[in-house]
Amino acid sequence: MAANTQKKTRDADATRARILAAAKKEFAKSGLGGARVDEIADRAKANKRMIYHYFGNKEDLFRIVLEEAYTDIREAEQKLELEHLPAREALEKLIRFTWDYYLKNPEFITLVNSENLHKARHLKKSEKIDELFRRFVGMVGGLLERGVQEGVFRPGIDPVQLNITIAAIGYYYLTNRFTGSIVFKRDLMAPEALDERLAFNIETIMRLVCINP
Amino acid sequence: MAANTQKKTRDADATRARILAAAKKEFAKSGLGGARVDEIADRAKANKRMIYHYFGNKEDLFRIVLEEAYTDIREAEQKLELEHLPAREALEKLIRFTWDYYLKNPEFITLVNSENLHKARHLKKSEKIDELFRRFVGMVGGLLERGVQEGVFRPGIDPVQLNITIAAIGYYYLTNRFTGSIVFKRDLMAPEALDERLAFNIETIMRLVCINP
DNA sequence: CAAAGAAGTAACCAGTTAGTGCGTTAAGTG
DNA sequence: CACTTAACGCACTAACTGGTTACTTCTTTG
Repeated sequence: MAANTQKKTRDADATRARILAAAKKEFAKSGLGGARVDEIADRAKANKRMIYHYFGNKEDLFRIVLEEAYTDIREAEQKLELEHLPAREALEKLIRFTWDYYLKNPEFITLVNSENLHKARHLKKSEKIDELFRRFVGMVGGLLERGVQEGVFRPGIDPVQLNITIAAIGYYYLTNRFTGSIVFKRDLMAPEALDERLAFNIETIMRLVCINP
Repeated sequence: MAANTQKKTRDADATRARILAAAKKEFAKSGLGGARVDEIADRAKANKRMIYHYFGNKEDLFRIVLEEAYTDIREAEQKLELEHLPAREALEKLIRFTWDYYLKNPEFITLVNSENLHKARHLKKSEKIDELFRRFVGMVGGLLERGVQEGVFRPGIDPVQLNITIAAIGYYYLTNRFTGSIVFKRDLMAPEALDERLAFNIETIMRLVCINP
């Protein structure tokens, strides 16, 4: 039997994976400082000792969770294959993707927030991240150039600024949805509200980038 | 003597104020969960008992710090007196103000992030907030209407969406400056980078709102 | 000036938390 | 089957943390 599919009483990989999933939830819910190692162990139905066995300590566990989160979103982005679409459509697809991803993976936002509260000290130690983002920035840069050649995008737009802006208008809305709903006396998470926001975001970026928006 | 200005060995108001200032710093630095009451007491050069005497408990202290932070930014906004400017200039002034305020008061962003991590449960209990924001949303709504009448703004823009977007493009850049600087291999906090970002933000909003951007 | 009340302090407590020492049990291997 | 290796679990601890008790000192006021 090449791959063992039957449930084993002992399975290092499965335990490791359960711990990682539990850690992601707990860190996302409470932040690095607020997360409890015992809680992670309980959620993972693993013994706390195993966490230290596989991951060393709480901080290293957090770093690995974070690396995985970044890897996941970039992998999903790769699958969009924006190169095969006209620039304008590709840009809109990227905006929609970013929004949908944040919406379906709320832990991502909370993890990044937590990492920034700690001045990115875990990401600094990471070696996997560099490579990951080189490709990403390159992709958006290429998209912008292609749009200019097609005669639909304005020239001279900085891909980094555009990237940040596309992320910002979705990220901020979602990360601040709780205070926002109180402050603006509106349920920002109602389905219509979400649709409305996505439409507004597409309009914002299209007007910024396109010659004829 | 009506107002006592000389330094007293005992001064309830001064101690209260020192505790609040220290709490704001500590909460901003470490979040609600990571903040330490002992650390707040040390920073404030007050005895820990005083914190409980004046503020009840850690959560209430956080709520009051948060209320104060919101009050401060709204008060600063009021002083802009945007009503006395042409709509277009008023809008640009609002964008600049928002950016500058976040830049000069980084605790504000961190406090709001922390509150959202806790699903805004402190803000929900607050009674002072409602009034504060009614006026603010009204102001931006009025600005938009005025711009339409002046023939410079597009009609039909939702003031809440615009508000959120103006905040988002500054807030996201600054709150994620640590991971951003690594990911984009650029010092996002260099003076030129900050100027560049502000200019980009103004362009983004002007293209979104104005008829002739 | 004496009494009362408020400001301020030190020491402490009970519960919690990240991290470990050490023994047990299952899975692979010859 | 015996033996080694690695997964797993219990029970512990040293340090920490929010909150409190019991007390002292200063300021105000009748």
